[in-house]
Amino acid sequence: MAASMVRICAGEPAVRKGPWTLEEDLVLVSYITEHGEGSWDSLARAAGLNRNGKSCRLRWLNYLRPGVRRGSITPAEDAVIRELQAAMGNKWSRIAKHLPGRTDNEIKNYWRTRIQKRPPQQQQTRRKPSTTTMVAEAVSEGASSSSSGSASQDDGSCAAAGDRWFMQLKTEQPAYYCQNVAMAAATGTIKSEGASSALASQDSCSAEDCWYTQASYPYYSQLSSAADHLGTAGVDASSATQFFSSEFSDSFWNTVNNFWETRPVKGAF
DNA sequence: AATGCTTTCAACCGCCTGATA
DNA sequence: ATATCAGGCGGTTGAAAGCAT
Repeated sequence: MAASMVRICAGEPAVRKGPWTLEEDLVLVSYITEHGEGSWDSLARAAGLNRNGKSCRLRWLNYLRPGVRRGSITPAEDAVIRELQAAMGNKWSRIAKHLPGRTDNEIKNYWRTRIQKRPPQQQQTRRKPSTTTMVAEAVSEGASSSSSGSASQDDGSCAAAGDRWFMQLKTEQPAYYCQNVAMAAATGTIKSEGASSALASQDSCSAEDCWYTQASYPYYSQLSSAADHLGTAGVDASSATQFFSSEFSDSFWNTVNNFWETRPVKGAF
């Protein structure tokens, strides 16, 4: 849907509604990183967001806030949700307090779509996740998968495919390419063998497997221009690290860290 | 391949509550 | 005591994507 605009009355500026754009996310994250949460209506105005305070609060609490954990509900979490829902009823915010990183909205959706509407044996058959969801699939699986999941199927052909994917990414999704480089540099995974090998061993092996889109990662425009720079300058660990530390602020790294902590894992679906 | 149905989930709506003047 | 307002919460909607026919 194209983001709709609601005109309050003639002569007043329209307030944006509908899906949040990357730019709006960045404005909100940057503002809150600098000034903190609270007073949402005034925050929205002060940040220059053409959104109402409730919308900003919802976006922050449910999707942008550090530590928000998305992706598949684990069996253990499922059991907790069932138990607490039986005990408390639809007190989603209270239930969410027992599931660190989960939001009331997510639990509510999970309950309605996975538990309430279906008998247990019918569950699963997931569709491809939405953009926002793919940003975050898998804290539960992520820690182990990011170190061993793809790597377990990795071999020479995968590395070669990784190289192709990586080069394709550079032209087709420059910001994501750049973010791979940035994070690899920051975490020291670019070693003498170069960025592509590091990435091939830790991530998807083909462009088809890459679900990331522009809307799914932060600082897209900055990363795009940085990708242009690195594309011409070449990439090695020290120059990439130096470049990104000089080019981006702490809030950038906070956002990127959060993104990568919850990034999707190949094979999760 | 085209079409309609189903599922998922991001986001909005409206009510409730608590703080404050 | 009460009016007002902002924030929190639960219910609902609608778009997008998968699935079935």
